[in-house]
Amino acid sequence: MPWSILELLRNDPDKLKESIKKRQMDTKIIDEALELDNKWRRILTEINEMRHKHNQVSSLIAKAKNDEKKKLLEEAKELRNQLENAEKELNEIEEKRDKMLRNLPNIVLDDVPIGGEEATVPIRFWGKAKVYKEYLDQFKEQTEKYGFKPDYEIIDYKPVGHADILENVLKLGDTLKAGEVSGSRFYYLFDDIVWLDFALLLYAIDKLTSKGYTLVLPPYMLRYDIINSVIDLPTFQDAIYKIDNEDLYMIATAEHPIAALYYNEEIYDDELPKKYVGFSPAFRKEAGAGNRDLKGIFRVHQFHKVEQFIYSLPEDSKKYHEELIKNSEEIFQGLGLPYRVVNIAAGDLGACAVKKYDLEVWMPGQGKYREMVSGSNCTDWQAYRLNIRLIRRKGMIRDYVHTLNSTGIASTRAITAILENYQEPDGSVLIPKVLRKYLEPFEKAPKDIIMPRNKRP
RNA sequence: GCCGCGGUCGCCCAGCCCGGUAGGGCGUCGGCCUGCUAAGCCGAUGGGGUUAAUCCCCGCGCGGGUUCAAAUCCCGCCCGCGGCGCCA
Repeated sequence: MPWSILELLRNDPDKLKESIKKRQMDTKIIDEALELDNKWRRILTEINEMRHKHNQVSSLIAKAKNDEKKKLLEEAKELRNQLENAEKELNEIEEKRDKMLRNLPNIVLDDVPIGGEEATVPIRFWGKAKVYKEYLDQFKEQTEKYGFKPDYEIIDYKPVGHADILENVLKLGDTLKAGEVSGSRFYYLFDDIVWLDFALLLYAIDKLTSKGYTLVLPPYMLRYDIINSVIDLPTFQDAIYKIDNEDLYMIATAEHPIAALYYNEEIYDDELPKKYVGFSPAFRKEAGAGNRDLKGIFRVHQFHKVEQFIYSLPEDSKKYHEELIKNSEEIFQGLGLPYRVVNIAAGDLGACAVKKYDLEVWMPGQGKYREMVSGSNCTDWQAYRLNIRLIRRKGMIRDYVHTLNSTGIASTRAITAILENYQEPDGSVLIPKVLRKYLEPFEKAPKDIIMPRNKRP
């Protein structure tokens, strides 16, 4: 059964190298990988011959008698001794080889921009951005520079940043107390903001389930072998919390447990695609983030997330990657938040992805587009590691499925976007109309507007 | 957490006590046959290496051990079922 990366490594290593170069990684890992794989194959062949001999002798022993038996026993023992050493070597190389294979990043699709973070390009814009007059230049830097002319309106007051409005104007969040009891990047949220959190999640769940996605509430912790199969090492180190004294790790998104839903299983081609919308909390260490976004709830250790996930036929994964980002866009269009979609540059791609779209919402308080959604096509990278096979009925051909994911809503981030985009000059915050349906049933939930502390009864 | 039973090819099960090439049924795929029905017959249906054909190795929840040889015996772990305890 072919894993695309191994196949490329053996048949067209130069192509694999090109891909590695695009990721701004050293191509010598390919040479090393190739050498290791060749060595493994060579030794395996030798050992198989020795095993064969040993098996032959061994099977004769059962029928042999007396002297003949004694002789064969000696012979078998001798072969066994030789094998022991050879197998030791094989095991070492095999372990190295498997580790090496698992560390290889996915290839990069041709339409991914080449370069580092700066090479990431917007591919489309939507909505009318509210641009504070002094941010006009930087708005143009993020739009017209790339040849786009999205709609905008100039506002002449400076919107309060999401952190300030949450904590000081609305007074509906407390990151100081949370910092005291849990540490930085934790938060308490109260009343209207909590309702908003739930409404956003329900809205995304409603939208995606009506498109036929299966709703799933997955486990929030996974074993090491599983979570390690779904993410790359840097992600693991930067994001994942471990439960002490247990082989359990907190998920950073529902993508992880949903990808594991078919761990070690076979899926027939006529069952695909399988589409899921998962809800879960997301736990993230943010170890690599340094001091970035320390204020407020933009970058936190814990938030709620609705996630889209698709298992698809290999030939369909590109199509479904587009579908996923379109779904995310529909969600943000419904919320009336102006955004752009960017095609992430190769140097910034995670090892699992062949291509990644981010959806970034314009933040009037910061004068920047900020990431709200991230959607990756992982092709067979996760499926190979999780051993999720595809069986094509015609001819009973075996292959690996492709997996794809994209954010639906990440609660805290969407809240920051609403706080800045729906802010009125008096500090109140309007609620996107599309959420009303999910607030209506609750007596105490806000319906149209969240009032600042000093105007609340 | 404790006691008992169990985990074998996509699914169900045999083999385990008594160590010697992993078998049946169902499903699926392909072929054959038949003027007849969800029929019958034959074959294929885990992973890997290798060749001109082929052949070989590995695989019985996971990891060790004993042995020339382990699904089978021994040890540890994981999961499931039943019972007891505890508890939202």
